[in-house]
Amino acid sequence: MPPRRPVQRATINDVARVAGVSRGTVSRVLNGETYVSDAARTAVEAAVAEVGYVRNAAARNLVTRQSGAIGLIVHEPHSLFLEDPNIGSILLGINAVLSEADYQLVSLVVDSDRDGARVAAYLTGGYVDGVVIISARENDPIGIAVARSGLPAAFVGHPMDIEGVPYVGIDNRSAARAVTERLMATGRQRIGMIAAGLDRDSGQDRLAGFTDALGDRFDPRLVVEVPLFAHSSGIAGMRELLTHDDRVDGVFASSDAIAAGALDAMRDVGLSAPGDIGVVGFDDSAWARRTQPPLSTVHQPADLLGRRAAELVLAQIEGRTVEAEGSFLETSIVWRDSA
Amino acid sequence: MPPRRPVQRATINDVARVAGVSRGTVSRVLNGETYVSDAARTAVEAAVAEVGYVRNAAARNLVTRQSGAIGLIVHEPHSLFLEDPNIGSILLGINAVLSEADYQLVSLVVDSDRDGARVAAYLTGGYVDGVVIISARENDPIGIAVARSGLPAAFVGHPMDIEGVPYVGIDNRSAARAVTERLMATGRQRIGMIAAGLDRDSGQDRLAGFTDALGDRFDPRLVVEVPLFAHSSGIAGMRELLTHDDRVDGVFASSDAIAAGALDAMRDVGLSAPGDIGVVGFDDSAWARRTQPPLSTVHQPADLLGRRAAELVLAQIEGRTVEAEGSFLETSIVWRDSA
DNA sequence: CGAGAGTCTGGGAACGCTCCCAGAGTAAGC
DNA sequence: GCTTACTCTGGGAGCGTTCCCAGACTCTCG
Repeated sequence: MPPRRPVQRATINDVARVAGVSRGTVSRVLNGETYVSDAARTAVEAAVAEVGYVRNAAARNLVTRQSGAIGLIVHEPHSLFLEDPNIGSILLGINAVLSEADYQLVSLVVDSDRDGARVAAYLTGGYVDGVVIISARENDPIGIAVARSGLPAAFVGHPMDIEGVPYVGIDNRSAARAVTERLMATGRQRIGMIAAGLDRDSGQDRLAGFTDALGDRFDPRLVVEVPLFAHSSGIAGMRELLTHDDRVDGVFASSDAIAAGALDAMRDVGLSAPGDIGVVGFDDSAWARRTQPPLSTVHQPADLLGRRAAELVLAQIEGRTVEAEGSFLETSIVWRDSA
Repeated sequence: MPPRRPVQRATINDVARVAGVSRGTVSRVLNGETYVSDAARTAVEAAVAEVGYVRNAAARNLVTRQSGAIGLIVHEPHSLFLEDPNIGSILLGINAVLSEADYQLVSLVVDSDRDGARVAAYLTGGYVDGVVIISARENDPIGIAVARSGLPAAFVGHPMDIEGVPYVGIDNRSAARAVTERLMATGRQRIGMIAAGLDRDSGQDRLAGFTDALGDRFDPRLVVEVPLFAHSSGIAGMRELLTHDDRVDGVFASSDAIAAGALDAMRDVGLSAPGDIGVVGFDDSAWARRTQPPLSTVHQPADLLGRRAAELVLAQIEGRTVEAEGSFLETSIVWRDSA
């Protein structure tokens, strides 16, 4: 079949000619300004419909210096993007707020350095009026580029090496401490952790909270570091933990997916939760309700995280002062059956 | 903290002044044209670095009538977007091809009618040079708007009511028939189906393939229709199926998530697969490997679907003729333990 | 009736870029 | 030497909008 090519579009001048008014009047109607007679308005609206006029975004953006779009940077390796349950909820939260304010959300997935340069150019090139960045890690070149650009921005989570950009997050450290303490309260003696994402704040803080809770009972040999917040990492992590110490009776996993993997690895060697080992996760994602037994975990308001981040960006665009640089939303522990 | 506002950006004229050349020469350097002296090129590059110049996208798009971006329409209700394992893979496939060709992918999530109008305006407003649409259903206003616009486009899947736009898909009908036949070959006598997505081609075709395979053994009472390709739908669907006929010994689910839900519903009433009931799914998603027992299912090349769709769009932009309107990629059956 | 305020319109200028033409300079070939 | 071809540069025109100013018209009120 022949290639599809966009048809020649009508311009504001075409509309003006058909409506029998001037370019200025058409523009006023299009932008809903006052001081337009009913007759002119009606004529313009009819002409717009007749010629199938759609405003040219580039021309408009050029003069208004706005694009009406907000970017969302998702900077994750493939597998994580597919597995992370929070990303979808955050995205929907952002979308809800922006939709309300008549902004368009454009998500930019970065999964290689090559993409990084392209995305940075996209951001500073005026395609977007602001940006939300999720899951930035240390030394993230895009995060740094955005921070420098002065572009209205907000982080979900708090990259430790970037200042001057507002963020929303959860208090990972307190939440991790609380969930570990409840694990201790159930009488567990040898509690291990399968820790992921140590290249970013969330991962580090969860480990720190775990360490806090155990105090002098903390044994670094019972912390297994895994690369991803993923099911496969959970399987590998649990196996490794059991080889280090087969008397482990409690495990805090950095995410529900990891916890689910840990549960599967346990089943393979004839162990079960909560009888042999108490297992807790983090996220309260869809995983948590589907494991056998269902996971005790930390609930985080992912949707709200997205909403708040979007609001922070809009506030900046509108020139409003943002109260504080960072804020943390409440988490809660969901106690199910796995511990 | 005070709002972040983009700093006043340098223009091509600033660069020209600093480099001591004309606007035209700067433009030539920026666009990598020939006929530029080494001296001029060096001076311009130095000036670009000095003033921190970034090309203004709007101005460029206005004159070139191109944006260098391709849109991806994801038109799904919330829950589906989060659960559908294929969307992520398709997205990554598209991104890989576009990244190679130096195009930027912008994903537009549509989850309400309000969004629909905004997205349609975005698409025809010149923000994107082409668009990939996944999961369009019947009477999808965005699909129709795109088809009309003449914008280079491609569908993943084949909306039945839209013509003239190329698409890539899989042969859902044949795959469904094949997987049902193998279910029959294992000796199952009363085979039911939990069918989702009957408002789109994929869902309809899977049901048709199921019907094909059973021939005159087809019993409409053993088909349960559920709203979503989701785990929760699987639970509800299986319960309903068992109330219709408790001697069912085989089930074809429209997706792995549904199959996983069905398995969970079976366990609740003391039934297991493959002993009591053979269960097969569709997608070969991450679900399939994590259920107990692992799912027999249809593997579909989601990543490749994305790549092909992206290639179709690029071909149109470059004015190349697209061989055929539609093409179908190969699927394969993965035989695991659930049937 | 005239002044002033309010309503409505047309069109010039500008946004920042690319395209393209005209022209200057240089090298090669007869 | 002159022609021809090639290399390189400057700057005018134009992309499709919005912004804004000047002016025409209408109404109200003293």
